[in-house]
Amino acid sequence: MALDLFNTLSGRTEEFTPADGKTVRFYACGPTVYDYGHIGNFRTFVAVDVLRRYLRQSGFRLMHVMNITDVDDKIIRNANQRGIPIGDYTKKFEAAFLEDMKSLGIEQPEQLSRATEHIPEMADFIRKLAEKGAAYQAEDGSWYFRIDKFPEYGKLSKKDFAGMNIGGGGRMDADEYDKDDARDFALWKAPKDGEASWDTEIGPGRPGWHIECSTMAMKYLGETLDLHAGGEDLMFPHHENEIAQSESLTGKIFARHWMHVRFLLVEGQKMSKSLGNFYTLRDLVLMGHKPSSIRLLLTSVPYRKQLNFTFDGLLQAANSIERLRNFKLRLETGHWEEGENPAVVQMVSKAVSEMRSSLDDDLNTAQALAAIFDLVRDVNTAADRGEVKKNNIPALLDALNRFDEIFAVLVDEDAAHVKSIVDWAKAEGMEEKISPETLEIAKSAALSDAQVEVLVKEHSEARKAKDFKKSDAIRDQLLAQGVVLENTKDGVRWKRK
RNA sequence: GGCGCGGUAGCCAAGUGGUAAGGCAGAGGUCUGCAAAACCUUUAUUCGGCGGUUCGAUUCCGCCCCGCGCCUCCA
Repeated sequence: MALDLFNTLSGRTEEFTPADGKTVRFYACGPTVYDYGHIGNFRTFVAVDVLRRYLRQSGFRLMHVMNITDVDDKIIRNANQRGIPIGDYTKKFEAAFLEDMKSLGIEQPEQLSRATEHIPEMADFIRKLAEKGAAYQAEDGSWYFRIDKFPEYGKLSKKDFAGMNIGGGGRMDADEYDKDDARDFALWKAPKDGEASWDTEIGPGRPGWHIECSTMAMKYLGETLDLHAGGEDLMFPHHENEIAQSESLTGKIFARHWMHVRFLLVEGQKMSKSLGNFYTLRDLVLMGHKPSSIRLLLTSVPYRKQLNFTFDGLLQAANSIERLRNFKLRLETGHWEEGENPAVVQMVSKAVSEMRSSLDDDLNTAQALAAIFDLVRDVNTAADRGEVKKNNIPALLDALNRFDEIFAVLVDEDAAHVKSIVDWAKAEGMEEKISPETLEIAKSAALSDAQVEVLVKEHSEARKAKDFKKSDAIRDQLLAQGVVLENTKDGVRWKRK
């Protein structure tokens, strides 16, 4: 079995393997750190996270590079408004972004690379392009890429530019009036008053948008990447331009495989500030939603399908996670008879192989999820009949672990993450935005697992001694701190609210 | 206008030329010192509409209706 992935470049689903058979060298377009990340951003990053997690589970090593775009028009504008250097401005949002990634269980790539830390490399890249005749400098000092020199332009987004007069309608940027061809794009922007600028071998100024990705991707991954990923909007012009400049420079294929994640809808409509359905991760957490619910909702629809992100869906995801976590708790805390039931062994291997074959099919996360829920139901039924035995448990937990290596929602770290967002909101003077539900979730962050375990043990002992007054008191005390204690026929167990 | 995607039960959704996964909600039941919870069962004669191909279509083709995306440095 192998991973079949849709490749935007070929327009087909193809078996994906790294060129060297061992290490997947890939690049994913990261955030422009001018504001807090919104759920649309995170759909893409979660999708890439699922890919990287699955590749690793499939035995590959990973070399994953993600850029942090820390210089662009919006950043310059916003930093200027505040009268601070762009570095001071972006630092805050970069940190917030990385924290949000952690909340959502998105692993950090092996290499994060900031645009502003690769200025000389970019200048060098542009100089070499100029030497090959693929770049030229305009009168104001800006550099442009000469599309004319790259006949394959449009091969990724399947656009045919022959005879087209792009920008002929008069929509050309005012400050790009001296391009030779309307399709040519900026590699380097000449300095302007009040804008960050660097002195380089090709003159002063700042990088255009596309050059950073080509430069940094090649620096860390070599001239040909195994895969390049990003949101669907980046296909054109961003990725098309990356291909043009990179392949013009090296004469080699820039990326063998391209993956694009589809945009999501919010309550059935495109997310936009004007529609009032624009949400950052932090907005949702402050409204009382757990990061794990958000992650599950984001992964529950395959990455190439439009995902309708709704509040009802968020509730549904939260309940689904409850079911999965309860199942795991049942396995961990239940009393099981000695022995091993081959029927259960069978269920486990079926679930794991179905999960994997679903993911092999262009990362069909919806189907993979179904395989796990089938296991949950079948094993619960068997357990109710006393047909799950002690020696079945390790394999069951291992299967759940395999599942969670990809989906990352079973280990409950919501309280701590929500707590830190609550703290952030307070520090930003946004107390009134914190919902009571959010505070409820954050509460239990004050108690460590070990602290809870001690109280749970006391409760159980009191209960065994039929000292219900004491046991109930402990249960109430825990509840007040955001921990739910339950006595079931399989034993006592607890979880965070 | 060009290119592309989708319309499946109350909601979210997978899928296939051979008769509809999974989740949530709802309904019924089991268990329980109390509390809470958990678990099980059940829920589409039907896959936007109309034609066509076929022994057979939700799945293929045509037309229509509806929603959405890209073509503007928005993931």
